[in-house]
Amino acid sequence: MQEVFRALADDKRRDILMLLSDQDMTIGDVVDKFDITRAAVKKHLKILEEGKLISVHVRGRERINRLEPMAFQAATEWLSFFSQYWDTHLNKLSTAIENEQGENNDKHNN
Amino acid sequence: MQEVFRALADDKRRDILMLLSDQDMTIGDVVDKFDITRAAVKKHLKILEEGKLISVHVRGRERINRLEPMAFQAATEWLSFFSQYWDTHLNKLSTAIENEQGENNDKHNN
DNA sequence: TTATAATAATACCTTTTGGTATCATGTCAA
DNA sequence: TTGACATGATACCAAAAGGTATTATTATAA
Repeated sequence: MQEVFRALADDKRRDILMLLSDQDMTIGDVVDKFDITRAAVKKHLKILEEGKLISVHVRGRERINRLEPMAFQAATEWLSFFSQYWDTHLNKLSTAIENEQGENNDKHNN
Repeated sequence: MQEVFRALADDKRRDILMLLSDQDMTIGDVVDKFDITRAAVKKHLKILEEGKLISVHVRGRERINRLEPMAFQAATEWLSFFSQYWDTHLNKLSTAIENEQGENNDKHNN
């Protein structure tokens, strides 16, 4: 989990993920899209790999980097807790309103 | 966007968010839950605030930290691109299979 | 087989991060 | 008003992050 969010925490790495969503790429392909050195790109790809957001497939002397879309689910699920939280609190609010109305009705009935 | 993912990239900060999902808390409340100093907690809260994941409400000499669940949507939406990507590729795959079958049928018809 | 292309590995540098300790400020309550 | 409490603000430190440059490997193609 930590590795996933760490991998997502950098602008360039998120850009790389967008690139890879279009097509698999070698390190060289990725380097051409940025103004940083091959070594820097390599480090980013390593961090993405540690977060399992990409997989690497060696083909001869090339290294194909491929998106692993399923890995994003870990992050999505963690975040979904908070949208659920939001729903829950909306429900609490509407329940509170209903109870308030119920109490008022009771008062009327007394 | 960067600020949101940056805020989510630390274990303790994600823990703090979970705490705040249960109830609003002062800095002191949060400090009691961890083994780090008040100043360190303050820094984490500042980063969470910069990501707009929490809001701060001053009440006398206290500082109430409150979760802002809507802010999580920014991250969720970014991630949703990749689940969509996954769907798209599944569709491509099934379309390819259908086409393959179509071609086979043509061959049979010839 | 040998030069070259693609990548790996290492050392090094600067900035950011996560943390501490210390001192200053503002607010409540007696 | 004055002491204690909650927080704010600095200064400082070690480690991690993001980057460069340089030096190996390894694999392909002539």
